[in-house]
Amino acid sequence: MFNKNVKYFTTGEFAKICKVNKQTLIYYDQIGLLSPIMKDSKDYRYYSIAQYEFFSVIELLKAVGMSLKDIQKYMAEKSPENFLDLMYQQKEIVAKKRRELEMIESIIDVKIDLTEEALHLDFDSVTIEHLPEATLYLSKNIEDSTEEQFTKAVSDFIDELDRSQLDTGYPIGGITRREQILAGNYDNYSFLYIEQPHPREGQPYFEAIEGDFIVGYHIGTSSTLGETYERLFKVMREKGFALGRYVYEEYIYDAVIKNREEDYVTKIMIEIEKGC
Amino acid sequence: MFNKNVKYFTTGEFAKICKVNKQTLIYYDQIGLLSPIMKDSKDYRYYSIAQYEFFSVIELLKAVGMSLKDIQKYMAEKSPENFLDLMYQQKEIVAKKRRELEMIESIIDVKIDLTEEALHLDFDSVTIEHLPEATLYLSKNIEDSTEEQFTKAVSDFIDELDRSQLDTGYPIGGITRREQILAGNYDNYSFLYIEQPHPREGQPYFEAIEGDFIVGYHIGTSSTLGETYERLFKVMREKGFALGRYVYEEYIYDAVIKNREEDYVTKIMIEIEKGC
DNA sequence: CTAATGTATATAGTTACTATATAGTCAAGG
DNA sequence: CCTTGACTATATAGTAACTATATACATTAG
Repeated sequence: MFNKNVKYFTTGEFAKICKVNKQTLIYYDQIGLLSPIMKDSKDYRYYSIAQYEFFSVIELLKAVGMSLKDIQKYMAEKSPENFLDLMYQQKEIVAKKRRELEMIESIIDVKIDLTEEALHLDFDSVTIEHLPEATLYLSKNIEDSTEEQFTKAVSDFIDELDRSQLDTGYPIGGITRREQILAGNYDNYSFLYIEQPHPREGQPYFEAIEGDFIVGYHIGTSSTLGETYERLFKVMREKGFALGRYVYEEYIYDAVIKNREEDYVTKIMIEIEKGC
Repeated sequence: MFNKNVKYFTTGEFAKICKVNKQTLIYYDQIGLLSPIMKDSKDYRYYSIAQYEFFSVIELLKAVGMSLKDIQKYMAEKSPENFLDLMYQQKEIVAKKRRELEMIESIIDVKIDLTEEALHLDFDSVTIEHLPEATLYLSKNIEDSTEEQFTKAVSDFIDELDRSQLDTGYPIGGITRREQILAGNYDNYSFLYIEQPHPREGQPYFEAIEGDFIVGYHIGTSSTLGETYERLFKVMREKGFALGRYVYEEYIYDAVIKNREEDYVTKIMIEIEKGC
């Protein structure tokens, strides 16, 4: 609708309309992506307002992540059919990106909730809590695995979280079986887990937990984990509870939030059997 | 939960877990963003599985658009409070990006619809159509404006579309008043417009149109626009219709889809008054 | 024991700008 | 007419975040 194509814009004026750096237009001219409609004897560039539409499509395609080269390639063989193809392709790509951002948004929300909660925690406290039903995604069984096997299992688990979009922002935790705990083996996990607040149908390896727990916190590296367990067991015995089937461990503060390993905080949830 | 921190990964192994190029890890080491937990006498790098958590937060922050420098700055002064602040900031940024992508998605949908429609059009046809109510966002009045003023108005209009997120993907059209058309001035627009399929409350300059139109198409530059108008007027007279208040023009194919100006297609909608 | 594969460093290339240095151009005021 | 300030141009270098390549040394599998 720009028949009044008479007035030309200098590079600076056109840059202002397009809201980009003047150098960017010169660069686009150099690579042949968008050249001014006219150059005068002094090599001054002159753009027409009609070229703005062209520019704004470049911006659109850039915004969906196309490289200038690919944009240029399309521009070289323009046709309604090619444009339509391009738009259908980009529609999918943009939808995928949007879904990724939505996932990131929910991960951020989880991180905020967890950190807010952590800030109000008393890490010296030992409490008895009834934990509501929660769905966990479990790794395969890793009890008594060699370092090699453990490492492999962890990296497989991480791969699976990636592949199946199961990274919810919750920390990765470890589940230890009652028998290992009784034997004093606090680092012989049976499973790794990650909480799934919105579990999806058809996924295997999900398990719903619910029950009574002694909840306490361990500050520092795993070398002193035994002392913390002793502290928790003492409370358990005092209250007359027996050790349940599993113990759950997860980081509250880790390398992401604390610089020194001695400041890491681990949450320990010991399943208990009341009054028996 | 990675107490079994015994097995170390070489750069290549760790790169596979992180799903990045080995060189990227070397680069992160060089800039001090993520250095291996250990280097041996041969300067071989060794990473622990615990460093993956660190890496994955870097990935998250990168995904929301943070620069490595800013990530590094945060990592230098880690604390629960700083982490929380960061997450709150990023939450907003990500939400904004998501909304931008949603806008792009709807623009792409509009472009697809318009192009699909255009592919099935017969540009030689002249039809009489009742156009349903549609909301248009109008520029300020630009009738009888100088080139200078016209240019300014166009760039103001574009600015406003940007600022108020009114770019719906529909083409920018021009509205010409009946009197100008009768005088043979086909390029003296009174307003520019852009269709708003989902108009928002509280925006000024919106106008709902609805009525009977003669719809035809002009192929080529504006220099031959007169001939096309004559063709349309002939049909109008034959059918015994009178020229209504306004004529609407918009591009069907422009520089975005066609290379040569002679292939551009303009849709012309002439408002008519039936049987009077 | 060799070949293949792995590691390291150093350096150059990539994309899409962005900044800077130098020189020429233009319009307004004195 | 001249100067001043704001513009234009080109050429070159810098930037971020990798990525690729060349060269040399190390490890491992057959």
